[in-house]
Amino acid sequence: MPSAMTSALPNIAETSDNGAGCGAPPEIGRQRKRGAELEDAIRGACVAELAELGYGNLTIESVASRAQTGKASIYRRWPTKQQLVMDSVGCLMSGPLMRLTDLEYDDTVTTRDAILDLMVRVGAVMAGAQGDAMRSLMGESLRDEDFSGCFEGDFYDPRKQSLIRLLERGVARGEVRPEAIDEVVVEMIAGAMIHRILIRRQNPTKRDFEQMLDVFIMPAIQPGAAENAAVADKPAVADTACVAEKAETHS
Amino acid sequence: MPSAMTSALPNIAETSDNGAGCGAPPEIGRQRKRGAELEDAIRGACVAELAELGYGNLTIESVASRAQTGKASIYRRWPTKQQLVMDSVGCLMSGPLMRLTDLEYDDTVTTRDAILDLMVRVGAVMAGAQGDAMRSLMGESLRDEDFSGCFEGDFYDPRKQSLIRLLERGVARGEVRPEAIDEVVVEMIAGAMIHRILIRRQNPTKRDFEQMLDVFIMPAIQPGAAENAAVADKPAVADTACVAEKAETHS
DNA sequence: TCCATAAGAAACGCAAACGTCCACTAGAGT
DNA sequence: ACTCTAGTGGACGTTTGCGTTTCTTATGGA
Repeated sequence: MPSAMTSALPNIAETSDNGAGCGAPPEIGRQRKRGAELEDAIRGACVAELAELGYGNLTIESVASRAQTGKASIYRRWPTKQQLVMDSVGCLMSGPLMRLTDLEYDDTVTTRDAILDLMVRVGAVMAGAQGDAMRSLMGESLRDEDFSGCFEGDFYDPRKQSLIRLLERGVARGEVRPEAIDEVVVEMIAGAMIHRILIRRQNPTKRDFEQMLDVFIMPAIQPGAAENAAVADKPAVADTACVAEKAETHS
Repeated sequence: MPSAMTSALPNIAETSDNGAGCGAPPEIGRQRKRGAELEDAIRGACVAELAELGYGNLTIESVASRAQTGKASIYRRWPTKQQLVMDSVGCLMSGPLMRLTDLEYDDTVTTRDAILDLMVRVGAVMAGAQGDAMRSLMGESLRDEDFSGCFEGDFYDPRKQSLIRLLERGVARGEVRPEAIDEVVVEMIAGAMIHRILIRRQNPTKRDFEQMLDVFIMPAIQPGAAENAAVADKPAVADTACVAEKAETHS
């Protein structure tokens, strides 16, 4: 399990984890779940309720009902709704999404194809109920430090590191210019995906990812793009004050 | 007011509307607001509560208290919380954000600078409390058709049209290749902004916008980018099925 | 088989918010 | 000044969900 996955481009179905919980399916023949099995069921129910109802409409009662358990069993383990939700979503991030940080590719795979593969895999996870659950927390994460820490530290940063690693690999292979090891590359890639999902409410196809990558990203990061390199040396315009600061000055 | 604003690059402070409501400030010396003045105060309070508390925690009582009015006055005009919120946010979109669709630039302004100006202006609005209010509806809009219609039709589409117009202008000036009149350009630009604000919880600076534009966007859309043009002709790979469909097949 | 305890169902008291109603008053118009 | 009515503050009955408690029972381990 901790061994890295080395591959050309593996069949994408292998990495699509369908269980909402973190563990085994329920035992057959028993009326009650206990211990870890119950916790898994509760977390799975929580994620499902999040996906369907959003954070604001999720209640401990609805989670308990869905998990076919009592509220007291939930309160015995998680003192607040927020902690239940954070733990449940944390299992997502340490489960199906975390596996996507372990991908490695053999020498036959170009950097472009490796980045594309990662995009497609992350997109597949985000397209499902698990992605719905995470999206439902987006508003909360803007107002609550615990949630926002979860989003940035547990979700964004590992994905960022994966992509940075691919860029570094690309530099070593001569496919990426060294200055392209920059967070803004990650943001351009992730941003378009997020935008498609959140604002357009569509799931990007692989063809979409290819277009984004081949039209905008690869030309910008590949070696020898003379115009691009010159851009980094552009002198700062005098009017470079932070826009938000200006807007708030006038509030 | 309906006249288009023709400008070089006007002072950005002019387009920063600080009032959360849609009309005049409250009259001095009166104990009670009536009519349109009261409605403006209610809408402003609603937007402020949205920004601070989010949709889920917003109550009619809290809006009434903040607007210094009674619940009955709110219910006389808006039958549900959702309708109050949609109306209040709708005033945002027909106010400060809608003005950003009317910008025109004289011949001295390059397409790059016009796009940059638009990005900076939209970014300034999104950086404030009004942006907070809209962001708080993001989760709801994924689950509710009325909200999502609001987001896409009233927020996204006008912004898209503005950018498409700038691209068309660029084509006429020979600064943009004709195939770049494509929604994905809008998505790349808007996506990076959204990502910075939502996931990173930072407000993009003008310098950020310049980098996104000059490193990724302009090189991809300007004429004569031979690699870029060739990309559009890339044959579809056999494995082009929609990723989300595959993921759900395995659910 | 026995025992300890976690789990489930139901009930409970409480708080908050909803949506409505009522009596009084401020404000606009004549 | 008078009249009409929109607006305000408070009260009201209801609903919902929270967090807790209690009693019974299923389950795992010895």
